Amino acid sequence: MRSSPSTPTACCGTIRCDKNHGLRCSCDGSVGSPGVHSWTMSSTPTKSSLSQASRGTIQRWSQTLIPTVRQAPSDAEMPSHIFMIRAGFIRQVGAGIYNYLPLAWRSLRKVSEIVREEMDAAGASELLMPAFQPMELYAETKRDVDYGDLLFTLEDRHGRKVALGPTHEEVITSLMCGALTSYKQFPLNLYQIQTKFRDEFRPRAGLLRGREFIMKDAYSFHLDLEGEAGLNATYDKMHQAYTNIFTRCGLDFSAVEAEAGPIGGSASHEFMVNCAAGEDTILVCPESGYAANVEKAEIGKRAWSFDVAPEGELVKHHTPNMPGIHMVAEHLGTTPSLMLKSIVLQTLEESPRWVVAVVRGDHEVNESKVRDAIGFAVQLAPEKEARAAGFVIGYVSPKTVDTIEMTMVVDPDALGSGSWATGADEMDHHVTGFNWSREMSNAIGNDKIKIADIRNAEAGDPSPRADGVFLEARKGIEVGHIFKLGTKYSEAIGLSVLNKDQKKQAIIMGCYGIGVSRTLAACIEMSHDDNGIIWPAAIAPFHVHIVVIKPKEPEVQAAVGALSDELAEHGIDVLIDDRAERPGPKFKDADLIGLPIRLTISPKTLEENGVEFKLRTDDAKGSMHPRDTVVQRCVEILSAVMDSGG
RNA sequence: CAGGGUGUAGCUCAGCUUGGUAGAGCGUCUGGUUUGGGACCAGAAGGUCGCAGGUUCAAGUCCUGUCUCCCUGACCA
Repeated sequence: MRSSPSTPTACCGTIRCDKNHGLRCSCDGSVGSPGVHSWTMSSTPTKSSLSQASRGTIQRWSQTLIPTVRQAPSDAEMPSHIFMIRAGFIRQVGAGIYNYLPLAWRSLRKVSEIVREEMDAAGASELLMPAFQPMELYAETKRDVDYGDLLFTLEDRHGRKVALGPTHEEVITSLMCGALTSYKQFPLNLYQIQTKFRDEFRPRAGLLRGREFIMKDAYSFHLDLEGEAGLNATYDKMHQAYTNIFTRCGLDFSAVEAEAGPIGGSASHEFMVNCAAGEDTILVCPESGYAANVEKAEIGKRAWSFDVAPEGELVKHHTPNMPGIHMVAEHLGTTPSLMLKSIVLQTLEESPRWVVAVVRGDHEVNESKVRDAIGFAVQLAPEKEARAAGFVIGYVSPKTVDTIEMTMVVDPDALGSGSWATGADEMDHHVTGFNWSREMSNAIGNDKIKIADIRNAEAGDPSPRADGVFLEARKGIEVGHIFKLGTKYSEAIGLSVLNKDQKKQAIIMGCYGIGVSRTLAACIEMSHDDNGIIWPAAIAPFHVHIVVIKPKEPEVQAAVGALSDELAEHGIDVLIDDRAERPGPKFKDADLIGLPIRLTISPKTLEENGVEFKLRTDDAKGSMHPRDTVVQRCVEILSAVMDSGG
């Protein structure tokens, strides 16, 4: 079993000390003496950490904090939020701020450990940077503006402005300015697992979007894109490491192509946990395996032509006070999919130029795709300026290309009909019967219109990677994101070294994030039933849940002690429910917490020399299993699911 | 940030319209009876009604302000 590489010493089942401190419980180590643990410095050291390295943890319910509740606070709506509170994993402190109680912390540590092992194996080194970051660092990269209110800021007693780190590109880049001195040091990949702070507009859904959350972030440094030491090689390694991490965590996930977002950079992938309740939409090609998020997804080749026969005259209609395309469509007796939407954009230049993007009424313009199509970054034009230039905002039609100096880009799907409804370039008026070849002959003849994929992809669009196959939509929760940053930060902060040719060269960077606490929540969203959580073994807080019926009976205590010891010897983490509760609540709580294996011991099972065995995934009530082989059974099952990444 | 909602016991909520002794269920504690899927009986503890002003003889209830938390949107690990 690959779990628990450094489990703390357990004596009587209570874990209170780290193995290296030489602390031992002064009780006799027998299991039948609950409540008499006292901790003292021992004159004889504990067994070496080596010999105990693979021993599992034994934890008694009565000696930890697992405040399960029957009714979750009305605040909680998402299953992960509800169950984490009901099962005693977390408690809320403020909006987007939570206590991680012992069960949650154990799971978080297990995720972190998997992350560490895979990152280390991929050649990265762990470090820890401060959460406090001087604001000046952000001024250099202008992210104080880009991040804006998302940045938690505070002022110290001297009036110095400080930010609580939402990520650490600035800090690590400036660190490297003083530490990276030679081209011989590349490549370098550094990571940390740390609490991050983002003043989210709207924190929600428990750990899914907190204002304070645990994140693994890694940053790599290179002189080249290609080659063994290049960014691309490390990026691929990280892609593989992430695949390993989420597989080992037992998650059902997809790696999808993504937009780089405000962090900047050239290429990026998101790792999404697949689940219907996810807030992100991804599009997948069932044939080729292509997957991308909505912002990024390409659309396959679509046939188009300006020459579609007109169906009637161009007619002007009075359409006052109709906000939204749906109302206009209704008034004109048509549907948004038979209308043209002309969005006025401008290039992000010192003296911006006009760009008009035309899509079908039911489609959404994608600014990144417009950028790719025309070669310049664009943004939605400020309404005032657009009006001043002659655009009748709300009633813009493609005909504006004849009267205003601009670049016009049209999506192929906006050409599929011979008769469109669109704006009349006149306040409070629309037209019907708009025909491209008839109305736009001047512009078409002068080659003033560009045709390109400029809209968000949707389910049902042709796949960009397989002919005749259509994209399907899936929902997911983003748990990881990797970026090729390029030189954005190194140039802004002035990170460079002399290369072999003694020339100053900016450093190429990559960055790689995993939402550790979000992963926990996403896992529960993905894997639960009406009764509670269903943990994958690898990140369950414990592997085995022992329900003790009549825990005061000496024979029962002895049997539980022996069984849990034996399980721990095999590296299995055990939670013993030794509360003086009736069986009902114990079984309910076991389902709620959702450990992979439940073992029940009672005077009855002892009589039969057995243990009741039940997997969390079993619907039945569990069945009797011979005592002498039950440990082996647990080992086999846990090994099997953890090796297969489940 | 915009729109909507909320705040009374650890949790879920009633009480507010029409001002007059602070309520219920669950949970907790004590004693007893129970003991394989959230038991039963008897008893007990627990709330400056988010906060600050105001109106009133009297405010959980009416008025003003303020804060909190939640939901819907754009952003993101």
